[in-house]
Amino acid sequence: MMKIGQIAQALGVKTDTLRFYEKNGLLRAAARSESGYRYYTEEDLKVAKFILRCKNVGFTLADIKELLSIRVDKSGFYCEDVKLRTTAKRIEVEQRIAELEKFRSSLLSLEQICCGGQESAQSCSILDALEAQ
Amino acid sequence: MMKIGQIAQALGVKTDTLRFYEKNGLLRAAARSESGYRYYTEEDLKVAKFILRCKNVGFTLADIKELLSIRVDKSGFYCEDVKLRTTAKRIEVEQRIAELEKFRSSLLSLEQICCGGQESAQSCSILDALEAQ
DNA sequence: GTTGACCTTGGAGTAACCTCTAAGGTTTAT
DNA sequence: ATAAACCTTAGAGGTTACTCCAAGGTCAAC
Repeated sequence: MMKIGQIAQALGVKTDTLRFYEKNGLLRAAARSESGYRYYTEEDLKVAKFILRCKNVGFTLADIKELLSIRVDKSGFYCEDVKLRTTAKRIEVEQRIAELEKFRSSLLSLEQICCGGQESAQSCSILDALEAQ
Repeated sequence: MMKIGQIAQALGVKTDTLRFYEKNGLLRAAARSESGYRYYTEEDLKVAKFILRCKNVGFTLADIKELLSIRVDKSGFYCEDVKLRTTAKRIEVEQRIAELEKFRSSLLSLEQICCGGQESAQSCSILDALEAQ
C-alpha cells in the first residue's frame, strides 16, 4: 500500500493531479487510513499508468474515462468498441493537424513576403497582407 | 456609422464577440450614442477584419493585441518586429503539429494490431498495448 | 515533545475564446 | 401607441487539465 506521494513520484506527476483524477472519476485509491490518507495498491498503480499511456497517444480525460469503463468490464465489450474509439480519435487528430497545416502555410507565406529588417513597419508587407480585403 | 449588429453581421460574428473584443482591448467603437449604443466607423470595420484575418492564420487574441499596437504605430516598429512574431507563431504551430503527428502514428499503430471485430474485448490488443509497461 | 515531511479539504486561478442570461432601456415601423 | 427588433450591463458558465493556496491534521524520527 502506497501513499499518494509515493504514487505521484513513481509516475512523475503531482499529488494534485492524482486527486484531480479521483475527483473526476478516473482513479480512486483502494483504501483510506483512519485519518483519511489515501492508500493505493499495485492495481491502482496499473490503472494510473494506463491513464498516462492513454494521454500519451492523444486521448482526453473524457475519452480515458470511457476506456477505463471498458477496461474494468472487458467481457461486456467488443474489440470493435475499442477500435472505433481509436479510429475516431485518429480522425480528430488528423483534422486538427489539417487546420494547423493551414496556419503553417499561411504563416510561411507571410514570412516570405517580408524583409524582416530594420525597415519601418510603415510599409511592412505582412501588415499589408493582413489588412488586405 | 454602424451599430454593433450591423458590424457583427458584416463580419459573420456575434455581437457578444465584438463586446468581448472591446472588453479585452482589441476593438473599441469610435463613438457611443447618448443612450450608450456603440457606433462603429469604416476604420473600426477594418480593424475588426484585421483581427479576424490574424485569427485565421493562427494568432491568439493576445498575439493580435500586440500586432494591433504595431499596426496603430507603424513608425515605431520595424519589419523585424512583425516578422519575428510571425516566425515564432509558425514554430509554435509546427511544434503542435509534431506533437499531434506522434499521436497520429501511435493511434495508427494501435488500430493496426486490433481486429476491430465482435470478439470480446477480453483479449483486445489495443487495451493490452495501453496496459503494457 | 517537537520538528519536518507528509497528508486532508474546499475553493480559486490559469489559458483561450467566447456564449448566454437576466433585467431593462431604445429605435423603428405600422 | 405598441410591437418587434435592437441595444445596454454585469456576471455566470463552459471546455481542458491541471495547479496552487490556506488552514489544518498526521506521522516518523530524534
